[in-house]
Parts: sequence; structure tokens; C-alpha cells
Amino acid sequence: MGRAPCCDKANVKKGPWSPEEDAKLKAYIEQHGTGGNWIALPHKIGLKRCGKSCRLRWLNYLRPNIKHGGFSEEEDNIICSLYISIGSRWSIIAAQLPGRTDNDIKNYWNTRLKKKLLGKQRKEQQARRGNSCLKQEMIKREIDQTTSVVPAVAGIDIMMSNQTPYWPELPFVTPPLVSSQQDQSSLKDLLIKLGGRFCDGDHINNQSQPACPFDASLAQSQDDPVTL
DNA sequence: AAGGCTTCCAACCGCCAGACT
DNA sequence: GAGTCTGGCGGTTGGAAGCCT
Repeated sequence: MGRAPCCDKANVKKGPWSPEEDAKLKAYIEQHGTGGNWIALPHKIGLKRCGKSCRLRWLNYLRPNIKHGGFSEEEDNIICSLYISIGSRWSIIAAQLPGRTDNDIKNYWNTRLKKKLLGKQRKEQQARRGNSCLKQEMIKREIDQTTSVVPAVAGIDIMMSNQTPYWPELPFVTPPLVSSQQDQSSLKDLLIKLGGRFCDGDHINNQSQPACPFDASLAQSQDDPVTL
């Protein structure tokens, strides 16, 4: 049967938003709200845009109190910790960072944080390959120094633990030889080092907690974003 | 100075779940 | 209960800007 498109793509403008379009959308929503129907909204205000596009533009850019760029060290740590706990649930992570959007965080992770962490990790791997105790000790110290600034995040106990790591988004696989996949698992290892609370199935059952303990703590911390 | 390369971010795409009819 | 519609989400892409050689 197929699904009806959300808008008539032939009559819909794509690409960057003009200041006029922004102004129209912003003015309308500030005055009337979204009306609970994003699809109808562009027609009401005479914009040749898809409703979804309007929604995205509002949420990611026009909404009041949006912060752009300039992620702090503290925010880095929060993102890393949450990524460890819940994976790429950007909307949930964004909820913990007032003024940040899921899109922003996703971009920031993909373009900078991931590389930053992988860079660190590669250094460590090289040191290991050299099989030098001295080298290892130096790297360890380096990592210790960097992780020492990683704070506990919003109810998430990120102390190193002896618990079996739980990686919700990725099934366990034997470490592959392909470098990109290796990166993925390497990244995981590094993130574990940086701290983060993990749980495995048994652990959950034993404690009768939600699939991820993070959920409950988050709900509690909504109004008190970060306690460091 | 200029051309190629890399980085970054805004925006789009497609899927899914829940609401509605 | 089945079909349809909409909102929401995560993944991906295109192009502008900055950097490098």
C-alpha cells in the first residue's frame, strides 16, 4: 500500500533557511505555539517547507536558550559518561545538558569527541605494542591525569568498577581485525577507562532495576542537571 | 596565491512507535 | 483490530569554511 509522504515534496523548499523564514516561523510559534501539528504549520504561515523541517529548525536553532558550539570539559565528560551508559540516545543525553540539542551533541560526538578519545586510545595502544613496562607506566599516568578530572555525573557512579561492562547498543563480538571496527571496540575500552557505570543482565536482575540504572537517576536529576 | 584536503554543522532521510480514525 | 497519520529519533549527507601544501 505504501505510506503517504508527510508533505508534497515537489512543492517543498529544501536547504538552508533564510532569515525571513526563520522570522516567520519563530514569530508564529512564539505567538501561537505549534498548534500540536507540525505538518499543518508551514501552510498556516505560508512557508514552503516540510513540517518536519520546521520542527527541526525550531528545535535545533530557533528555540530560546539554545547554546551553540563551545562545549565545556564538563559537558564532554557528561556526554562520554552517558554514551557509555546508554549509547547513542542523543535525545536523552541532550536532556541532561540544558540548552543543547540532540543534533548538536550528535555532531559534536561524531566530529570531535570520538576522535579525541580515539586519539588518546591509539597512543595507549602504541605504547602497549612497544611492550615496555616503562612506556606503559607513562601512558597510565597520562590517562590517570586526564581521567582524574572526570566527575561523577547526575547520579551515575562512574568510579571504576569490577562489574562486567554492559554495552547496550553493541552485541559482544570478538575483537575484529578491521581497523574501523577495532576503533569501535577500542573506543569502548577507552570509555570504560574514562569511567562509567555498567550493568549486565544478571546485575539488573539481581537488583530489580530498570534496564539501565541511569534512567531512574536521570529522572531525578532533570532539574539539577549536573552535580559534580 | 591557489588548489586540494579536511573539518564541521545544518539539514535531510527513513524508520519506528503511538495516537487517531 | 486494521489502516493511516504524525511526532520523534538516530544516521547520514552536502556544502561552506578553514587548513595545509
